[in-house]
Amino acid sequence: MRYQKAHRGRTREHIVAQASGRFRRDGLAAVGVRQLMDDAGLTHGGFYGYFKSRSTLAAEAVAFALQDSRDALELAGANAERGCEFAAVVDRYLGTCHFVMPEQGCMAVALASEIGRADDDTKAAFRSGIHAVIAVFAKHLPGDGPPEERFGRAHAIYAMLLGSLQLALVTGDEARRAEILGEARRSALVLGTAL
Amino acid sequence: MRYQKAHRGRTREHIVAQASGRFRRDGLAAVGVRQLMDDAGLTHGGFYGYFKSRSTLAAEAVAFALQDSRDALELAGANAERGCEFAAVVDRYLGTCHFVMPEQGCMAVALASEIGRADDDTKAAFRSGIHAVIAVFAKHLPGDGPPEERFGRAHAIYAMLLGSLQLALVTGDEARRAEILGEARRSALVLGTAL
DNA sequence: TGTACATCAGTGAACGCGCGTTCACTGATGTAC
DNA sequence: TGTACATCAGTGAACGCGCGTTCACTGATGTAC
Repeated sequence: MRYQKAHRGRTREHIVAQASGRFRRDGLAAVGVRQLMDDAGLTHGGFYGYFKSRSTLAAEAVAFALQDSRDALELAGANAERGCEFAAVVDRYLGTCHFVMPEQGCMAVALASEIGRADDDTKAAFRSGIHAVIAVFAKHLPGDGPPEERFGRAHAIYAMLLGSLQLALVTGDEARRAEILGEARRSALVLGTAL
Repeated sequence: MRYQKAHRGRTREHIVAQASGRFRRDGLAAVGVRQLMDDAGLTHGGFYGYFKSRSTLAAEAVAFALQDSRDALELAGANAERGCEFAAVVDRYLGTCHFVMPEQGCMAVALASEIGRADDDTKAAFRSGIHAVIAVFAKHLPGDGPPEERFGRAHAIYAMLLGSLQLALVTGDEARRAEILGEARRSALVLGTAL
């Protein structure tokens, strides 16, 4: 072994991590292989030594980003005071600064409408990633209905936060954004407790 | 006048209408000028006789599509039985077949995440179009709070329907889609009456 | 009514450019002696 | 410890292609006589 055993693996993961940020910032369609490799500090030619195609990386980057979001929400729920877990998860989600650092925001906010037109692998990665994200909301939902019912309600709440963030992103006005997110938070709590 | 006075105007509107469908089907970034003109039954060269640039058309197509959605929702509200207006608007929105005919669906569902990265004119067209759409929801919202409060709540409800449709679009499974839309409907009514 | 003409909506070749992908290569690295 | 070597992570030129845009043109049309 000329290079340390982990070298290739680390480089690959680095490319995926950087790509997950770049895709969140600029969208799936608008980013080229050259840019992606540039972000990772490499040249474009090496790309196909790591990935079968551009869309293979896209699928992995989507999975990576959603795993990241899930972990952050899980942590927020675990660190919250007893009884405030659900609100803490909602606040963590809405508090992630999608406006100034979209590359650290939620992949779904950045790509939801594009994913529906992506290839099957990317769609599958998105579906399973988003399922895990919504499961965190469901887990902390107050009330004692059956799990399916809780997941369904969590799904609607998550959809609302997602849609609100997307609509807020289109607005340049800071105050208007705060209003949108405030109403999203209030409505999430209404839906969470009206189960 | 060699051509009838209205000829140019009608052709232009036809291009915009076709484009609004194509963008909803394939996204903003993925459609080229050749495709857009082909859809209108013309060749690409004529494009710049009608529009300053591709993105000028994009902005107009966004405005056109949202106006269309607004009119459809307005109609659904007007035709509903007394007391059922809000539910009728929600059902009209969720009932538009985004799955088999995305080109007739809501522009926001198809493009929400892409719009945030579009140029200012397109964003502005989207903002004002979506404001008019949400206003229809707000108008029919039960309860008697002040207008701002009703608009805020309508915004959250609309965001939920939007997000739910986007998430449903990623799922290939028909039954799962029905579940998602069912829960979205239920949650919309909860939010509508809990004002 | 028939013909010559001016208009201009629409055509399609061409431009420079960046895309995804391939491939022959380079040169830093760890190994063997 | 020093040198010659094999490996392979990473490089960058090149490919065919479709993009947005420009522009010289064509030919169907309504008008003028």
